[in-house]
Amino acid sequence: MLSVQEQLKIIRRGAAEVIDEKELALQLEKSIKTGRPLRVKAGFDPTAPDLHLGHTVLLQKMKQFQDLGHEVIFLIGDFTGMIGDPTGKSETRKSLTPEEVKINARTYLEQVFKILDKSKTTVAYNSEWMNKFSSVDMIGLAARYTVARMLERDDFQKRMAANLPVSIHELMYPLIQGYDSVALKADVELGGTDQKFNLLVGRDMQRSYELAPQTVLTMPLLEGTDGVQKMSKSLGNSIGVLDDPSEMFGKIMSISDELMWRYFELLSDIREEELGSLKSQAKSGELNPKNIKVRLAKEIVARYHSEEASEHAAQEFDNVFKKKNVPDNIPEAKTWGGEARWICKVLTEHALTESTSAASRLIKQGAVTVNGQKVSDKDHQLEGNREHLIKVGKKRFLKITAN
RNA sequence: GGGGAGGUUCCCGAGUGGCCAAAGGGAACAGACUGUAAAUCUGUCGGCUUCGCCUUCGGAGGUUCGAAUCCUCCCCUCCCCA
Repeated sequence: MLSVQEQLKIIRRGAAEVIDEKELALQLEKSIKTGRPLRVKAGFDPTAPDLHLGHTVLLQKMKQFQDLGHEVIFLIGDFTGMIGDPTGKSETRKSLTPEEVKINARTYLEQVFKILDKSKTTVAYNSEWMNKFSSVDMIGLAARYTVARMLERDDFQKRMAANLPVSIHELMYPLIQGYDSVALKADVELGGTDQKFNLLVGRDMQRSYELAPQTVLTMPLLEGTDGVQKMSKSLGNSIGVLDDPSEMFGKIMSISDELMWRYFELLSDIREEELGSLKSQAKSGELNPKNIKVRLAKEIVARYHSEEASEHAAQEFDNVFKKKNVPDNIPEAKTWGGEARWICKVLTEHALTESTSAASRLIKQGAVTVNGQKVSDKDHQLEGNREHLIKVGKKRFLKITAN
């Protein structure tokens, strides 16, 4: 086992905040002395069935704890998921049904073990203890915190200031999350910076139940591809761990030059000195930012797929967007028969466009080509029983095969 | 329980009888440019074989030649008072 200082260095890396670092050092010291690993908890709402790079920031930190020999508890908030975490939301979340929660949790776990070591991970569900909670228990829990303290919370403040609704059940969320730490006797809890309030309630709850308060470690939130809001599937700015290599590569290439550095810091394994040198080379114009971004994209794609897949995605990207060629794998459809058909209808049927109206607009904008020829007439007819290679915009393709 | 404000197209948000498929911004998409699906500029942004027609402004009715706009009831949210 590594020394306290060595462990602290690893734990601190990339973290936004550690509350409290001195306590953590004492915990580590005790752990080394007794040989008992720390119980490290991180909770996840089973709301997003698809894991994205934003989640991996936290998961990688959990992996580091595992590698240090500590016990990592992956807590699935199947009970709290039915409430919906009010964190960072400007409106009440809609509650999930038990069935939805169950399906989401399963897909979640499958993906998590791409990062975490399955054999070293304890998986827990908070319904295990929460379903046994009686109404009396619940009231007892609620009695341990005050309305004023709960309303200090930024999200609630903002919503109330904006005259938006805050439901009473949302006030229960932090209490229950805090109680999870009591039930699990957590020594450390990890979460995003947006979780700080909830994590701190955990400390209060543990004290209230006469347990030693957990150490709280927060990780920065990764911005989505828009560079503004945090990565989230529902905002449509996420890069999924399960995205196929080309898509993942392309999405990373689409982030702004500025955001690229943030991704390097939070996602890449690059050494700090090297990152510094890349930055200065970009600034001096020695290196083209595009090529630096390619490097980032390659690294990340390789992590979730393979070196070969990553290399191939990079080539494909150049091929399609630089040389404007057709990618390798494009959707194919069979021709429909002999008669000629209206192109807008065909595009819509094959989901290249949302509607015939949209299709005819795109044609007007010069975005549609058939066999390399730009289509300029929105009433254009496609001949039947012939092969057509249709391109809409830069990235939508369809090959219609002849019989 | 009493009083007041509000619910508009993916989101925010104008619009208070026809000039409204509905301003403006954001997102998205397209074109140009480029170093990329960065940045920037320009354009598009309900549907329909489409110079016309159809469906939208919380829900259901009603008034009117004509309603997002007026009336009635209902649902939902917020604020103040109790």
